[in-house]
Amino acid sequence: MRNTKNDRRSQRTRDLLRSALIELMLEKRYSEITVQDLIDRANVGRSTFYSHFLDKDDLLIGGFNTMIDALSPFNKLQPAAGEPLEQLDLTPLFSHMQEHAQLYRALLHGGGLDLIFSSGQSQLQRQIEAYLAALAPQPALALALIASMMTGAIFNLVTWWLNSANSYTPAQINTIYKQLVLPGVRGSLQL
Amino acid sequence: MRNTKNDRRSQRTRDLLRSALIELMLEKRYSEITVQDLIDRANVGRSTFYSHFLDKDDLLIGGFNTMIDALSPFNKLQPAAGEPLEQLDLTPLFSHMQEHAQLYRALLHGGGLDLIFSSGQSQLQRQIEAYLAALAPQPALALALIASMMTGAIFNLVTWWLNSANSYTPAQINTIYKQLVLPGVRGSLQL
DNA sequence: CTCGTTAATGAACAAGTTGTCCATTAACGA
DNA sequence: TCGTTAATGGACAACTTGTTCATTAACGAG
Repeated sequence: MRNTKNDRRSQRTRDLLRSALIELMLEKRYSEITVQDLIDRANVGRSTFYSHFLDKDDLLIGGFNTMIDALSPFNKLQPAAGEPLEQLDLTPLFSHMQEHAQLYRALLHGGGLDLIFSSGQSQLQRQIEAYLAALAPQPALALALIASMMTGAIFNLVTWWLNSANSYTPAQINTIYKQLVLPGVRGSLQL
Repeated sequence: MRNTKNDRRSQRTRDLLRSALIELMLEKRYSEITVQDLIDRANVGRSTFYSHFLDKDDLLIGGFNTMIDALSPFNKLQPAAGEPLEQLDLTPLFSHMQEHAQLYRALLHGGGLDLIFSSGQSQLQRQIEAYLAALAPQPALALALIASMMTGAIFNLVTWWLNSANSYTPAQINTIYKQLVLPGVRGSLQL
């Protein structure tokens, strides 16, 4: 049995195309990048591109999903019973983003976030909502709303972090996040 | 002296194209909409489109800037000296968004937010940052960061609001926003 | 190392899109 | 009323997209 995905040639092609996309997104907006640009930059045949990906969006989403998957240990987010809200630790998430800062920076610079919002952010949002549900029996506001706000704050915090001098560690970003967001959340959860 | 912009024909064409864009954004993603779609829907000649707008993005941004301009009374956001943080009132902003819910819903549904982020959000963010600067002599965190977080929260709150049953009034949304966001902000401003 | 399998290639393709140009027509408003 | 100005539509070259196919070359199981 031959494993298609493990073929060195396939991996090489995929890597070349993903790198090309990141490179190009640092140079111009995602919407302005054409398949032609990608295959030129990756030095890959046109038909090769289409045998790996459906289109440009598929390449972007696929590359991002790879990252998301790498984040699966983050599923340990769920709190123990009676655990205080302060226990929330997003450090693994921020560490992951720091490791792949190049990709996230490209996303922030080149746009293409609309596509990610539908997969990435909503997934994170669901996890946070589940976390809150486990803690709060009687929330004063809809959990979906609070989770949405918390996710948005993560997103904007990371934007600021990656665009600034980047001198903060993931643990520090985690502290800042909690300092800025948790007081309001605690009140709304009526803990 | 003839005023080009006031010519009924020009206004009619612009209105038709803007409406067509909103309609189409409720049907499919912004990136999938072509100039051809727009002029078909608006029933307008191809060359007419290009005599009014540079391209598709120009139409989107232009339409949005019109909204932003309508928001200029919001510039009274600046606080009086010594005014407490609780005085912050974003009700006019939320009212405006409710009035133009159709446009904002189209934006949320169809994507195209990347383009707006660069003009709309950054403007709001600057106003909030100036507001904070007038209040906080010794902030514990960079004001840009706090303002970014606050803007992101507004954005996500509105997303939730416009997608939900929409039963809340702008004043209620303003209250929810303050309840959720201000506690963390107050701590970080060291008031 | 061998050899059957499988990916990459590149060229060609129709169909669609983009932005521009221009002569003609018709609506506007001073 | 009449000169000005916007809309029209057709035509245009340049480019993009996604597909097909015969050919070449890299791969890896045995």
